[in-house]
Amino acid sequence: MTTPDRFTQVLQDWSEVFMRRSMHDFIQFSKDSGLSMGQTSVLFHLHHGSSCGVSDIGELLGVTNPAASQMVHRMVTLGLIERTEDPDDRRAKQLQLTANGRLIVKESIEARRRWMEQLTYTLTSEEQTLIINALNILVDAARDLEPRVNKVESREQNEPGKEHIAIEN
Amino acid sequence: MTTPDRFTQVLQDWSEVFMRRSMHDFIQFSKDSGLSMGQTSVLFHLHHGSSCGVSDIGELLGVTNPAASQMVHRMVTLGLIERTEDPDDRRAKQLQLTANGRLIVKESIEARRRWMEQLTYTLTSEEQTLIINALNILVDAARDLEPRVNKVESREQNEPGKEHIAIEN
DNA sequence: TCGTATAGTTAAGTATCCTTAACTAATTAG
DNA sequence: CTAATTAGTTAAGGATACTTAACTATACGA
Repeated sequence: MTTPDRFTQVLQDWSEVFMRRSMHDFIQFSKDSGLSMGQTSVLFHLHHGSSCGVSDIGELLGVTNPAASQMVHRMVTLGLIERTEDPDDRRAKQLQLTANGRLIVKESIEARRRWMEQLTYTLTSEEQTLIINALNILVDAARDLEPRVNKVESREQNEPGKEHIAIEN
Repeated sequence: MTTPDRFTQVLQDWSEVFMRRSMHDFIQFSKDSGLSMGQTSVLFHLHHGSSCGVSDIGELLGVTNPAASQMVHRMVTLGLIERTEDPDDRRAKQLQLTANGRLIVKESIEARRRWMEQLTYTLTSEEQTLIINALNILVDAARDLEPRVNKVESREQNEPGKEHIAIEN
C-alpha cells in the first residue's frame, strides 16, 4: 500500500467514525431545537458564509427557487434569520442570522466541542501535539479545495492563540 | 493556551471544514438518489451496524415507533432494505441492506473517497505520514467513546494493509 | 428605449413524514 | 396460567416541504 493510498484509507476511517457521530448529533440537535435538517443546514451555512441570497439556499439544499423562498419565509417567521434588500441589486435579498439564530448555532457548536473535549482525556500530551500538527495541515489543505466564500467580513480571523505550530522535517 | 485547549480548537476547525463539505455531499447525494436525508441515514446506519430492529431506526432518527415502521415500509418497497423475522424473538424484525441498498452506500463512499484523494495531491509525503499516524490515534480514541454496536460479524476486520503505524516518542 | 434575463414571490396541488390512538402477536414475570 | 411488557403495525389526521406555473420588479444589453 502506497502512502497516498494509506492516507486516503485512514482519512476514510476517520470520516466514517466522525460522520456517524456528527450526523447523530446533527439529527438530535435539529429535533431538540424543533428544526428540520434543512433548516439547521441553512443556519450553519449562514454562520459560515455570513450572508447570502435566496437562490443560494436553494442550491445548498438542492431544491427549486420557490422551495427555498418558502423555507426562508418560514425561518424568518420563526425569528431565526432576517431578509433585507440588497442595496446593490434591489431584486436580491440578503439573508442573515438573527441574534436568536446565532445563539442556536452556538449551542450546537458547543455540544460538539464537549464531545471533542472528551477525546482529549484519553490521549497523552504527545499524541495531542501530533494530532494538532496533522489536523492543521489537513484543515489548510481542505480549505484550499473549498469553493470561494463571499464572506462580508472575516470575523475573528488571525485570532491570537490559533496560529499553527511548525512541524520539523 | 494549553495543549488540550489547542487540541479541542484544531479538532473543531477540522470538524467545521469537514462537516460543511460532508453535509453538502450528503444532501447532494440524497437528492441525486431520490432519497430523503432520513432514508440515507438509515442506509448508512445499516451499513455500519449490519443489522438492527425497527425501533433502533426510530431512535436513530429521533422519531416515534410508528414513524420508523412506516419509513422502513417505504424503504422495503423501494428495494433498499429487507425485513426478516428475528429467529430468537419472533416479535422483532431484523433489517438489512439489499444488494441494491449496499450499492447505493458504496457509491456515496466512493464519492467521498475521491474528495479525500484530492487532498493527497497537495500534501508532501512527510505530511501524509504525520497525518496517518495522527488520525489512527484519533480513530481509536473516537471508537472507544462510541456506544457498543451489535455487529453480527465484524466484516473485513484485520484486513491486511490497514494495520497502524507505530509512532516513535 | 425595448426586449430579455435575473431574483424572488405567490398559488395550487401533491407527496412525504410526522403524530396519537388502537391494535396484534410474542415474550416474560408472578 | 394469567397479567404485564415489548416489538411492531395500521389507521386517521395534520404539518411540512416539494413541485410547476404564473407573476412582480429590477437590471442589463443592443
